Amino acid sequence: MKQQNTKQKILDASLDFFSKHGYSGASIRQIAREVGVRESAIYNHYKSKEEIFNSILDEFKTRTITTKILSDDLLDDLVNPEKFLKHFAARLIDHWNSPDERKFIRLLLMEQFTKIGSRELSVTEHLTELRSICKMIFGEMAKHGVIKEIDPELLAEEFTAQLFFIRTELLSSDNPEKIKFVHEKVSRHVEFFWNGIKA
Amino acid sequence: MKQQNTKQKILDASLDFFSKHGYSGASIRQIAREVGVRESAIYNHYKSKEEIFNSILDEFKTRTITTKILSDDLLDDLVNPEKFLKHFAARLIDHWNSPDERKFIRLLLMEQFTKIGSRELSVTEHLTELRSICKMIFGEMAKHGVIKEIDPELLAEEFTAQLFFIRTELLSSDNPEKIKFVHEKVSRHVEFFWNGIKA
DNA sequence: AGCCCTAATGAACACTCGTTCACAATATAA
DNA sequence: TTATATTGTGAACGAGTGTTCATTAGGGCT
Repeated sequence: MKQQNTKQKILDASLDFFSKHGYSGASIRQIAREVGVRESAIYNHYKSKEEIFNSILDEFKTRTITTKILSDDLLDDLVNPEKFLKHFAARLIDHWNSPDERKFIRLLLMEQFTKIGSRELSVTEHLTELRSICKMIFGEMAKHGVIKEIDPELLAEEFTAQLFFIRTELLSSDNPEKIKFVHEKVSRHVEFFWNGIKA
Repeated sequence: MKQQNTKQKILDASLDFFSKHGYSGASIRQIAREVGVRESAIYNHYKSKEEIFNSILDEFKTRTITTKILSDDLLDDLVNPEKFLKHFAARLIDHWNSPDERKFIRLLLMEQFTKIGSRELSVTEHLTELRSICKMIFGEMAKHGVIKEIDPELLAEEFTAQLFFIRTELLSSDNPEKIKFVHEKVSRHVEFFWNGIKA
């Protein structure tokens, strides 16, 4: 019958159900129904429910945000650091607002403490790349003397924690108005943050 | 046989299992075994699993932090605002580090998006009281001219978001060394925050 | 003493769960 | 076209799920 299609459909449907009901709350039969197949067919592609879960984790672990967030046109804004930070944050929020990212972060928040998730899921680890990007940015800003002399690592943590917190507010509803509200909040955060660190 | 004891034991055991495996991952039989009773006895005290869950929510909803955090001896520190904020934050972290609070916030993070939790569980709502306390504090500080003129509500959000984020790092392990590490992190956060807002 | 009421029991209910298996249908390669 | 490997089906498995119920045990009351 159909081929590679089904395997990806299983992954998509699983991420959807896992993020809605949690790992143990989602069932193979629900997933199979969503894919349009009997539950036994699932096991032609994955040998267990846990393997599906781990495959989702693997997929998101290899994803990178740097190329998506730090495009050339954005780096041009570096001459105006506040404007740069605002664009940077806005782009990050938009990225986090994509359906897959929303589902994954829900899964991350839900399963990070359970037996199945605690081996590989951690918010801190998930933010590692973002933090190192920010650390680099603030390091450069400090080098050019546009901000006060503050440990770039601390700056990165302060900057990203608030963004991540705002992000969780995005997750509660699918209301499209919400994203405007979130962007305004992010904008205020960047302004406050910038006023606290500018030289 | 025994009386009121069992009802509270059910609540305690349920919070423990819910916070470890999630609502759907925890079973009535596990809970009953932990309490030391057969599963059918549970239904003499609660009419369903969902009612146990709601009872837990009710208990934590009526809890108040103001009296625990804002004691008189702490308010004496208000003459030194930075010192006050450090003590305030440290006391908050200690409160959040208590076993019950740790379990509840895990439950909150896990179930906030599921069908069972989405009706009553929200991080934002859970932080409402803390935010209003902070808003009041920063409002007073602004009135006395010890900090810059910034919207107290924004200050409250910026201050608490980082604390809440640090809190989640507390949840991952029961390592008692962790709490020292967290306190150092909180201390640095308060210093950074204070330097950004002081007049 | 007897009575009531709460609480605990153990068996059973009707499901749902993840997973397996023999088998059939299809797509691909020869 | 035939052979083969892949992907699907339907039924079944043992175990676990939340919940109900008739029955029993025990403490507090008159």
